[in-house]
Amino acid sequence: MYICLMYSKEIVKGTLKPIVLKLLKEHGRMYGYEITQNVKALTEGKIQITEGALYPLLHKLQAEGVLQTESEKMGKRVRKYYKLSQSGEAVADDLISEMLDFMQTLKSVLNPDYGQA
Amino acid sequence: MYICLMYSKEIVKGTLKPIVLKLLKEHGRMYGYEITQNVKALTEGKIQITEGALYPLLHKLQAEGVLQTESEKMGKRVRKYYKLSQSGEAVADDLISEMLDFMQTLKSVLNPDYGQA
DNA sequence: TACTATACATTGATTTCTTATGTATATTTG
DNA sequence: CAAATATACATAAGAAATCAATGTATAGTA
Repeated sequence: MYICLMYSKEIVKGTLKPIVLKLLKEHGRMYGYEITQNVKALTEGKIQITEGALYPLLHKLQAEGVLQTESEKMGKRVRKYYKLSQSGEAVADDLISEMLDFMQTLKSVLNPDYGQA
Repeated sequence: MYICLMYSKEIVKGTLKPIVLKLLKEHGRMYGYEITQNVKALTEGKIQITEGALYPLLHKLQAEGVLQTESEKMGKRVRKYYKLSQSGEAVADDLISEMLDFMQTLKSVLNPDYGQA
């Protein structure tokens, strides 16, 4: 089995959105930093989300109406929670399903012997 | 199960390189158009490679020494075959392994119940 | 004759992400 | 207690991958 500490950027590219939507679907609501830490823990450090990728995505999804935000004061800091909107739930379900389906197809291309077992 | 005729671009993004290297590894040598048709057939039309994505990638991989080319005259046309170089074989093996490993990880994030079964 | 398939290629625009930077508070450690 | 690390937000310049459109040319089919 292939071993690596962290996947190369080119491999991870394009998967940030489904990952974020899945986490929000599971957790109800999360803040940015929490998302980065959660993905890192879930994947044993193999996937590490950078802030420069995450925040623009969260803002974009919010602008599109997929996500809603709630700001809460934690002491002197303001923490910004994100959660799926009602329409966002459907967007998340669709994207996650499509991604899982696609991975099955891709697996069958990259590994024909076991892909459709 | 999720059904679709063709995956959205954002889903397929980032997977072209491993797909192309895998096909070349399997077939020995292929020309551009052959690659597009092969992927389409293999995936029942769900993944369709565009020429604007494929040719720049092939040229880049050739420039990097991953691929070698052989041009052959077919009647009046010149057909350009691509195949893995010796060092390209290792590049292909590594990338394909990493991609398969990554997909296992991603699956476990998107579908925790069945991902590590 | 016109349309579709084969087969190469480029180019401008878009999207996504990286790397670097900036600000500020909170906690831990030497 | 000072320094370093962790928490937590954010932006901005640039790189990279890809798309959509376009271009050229031959071959086959309706």
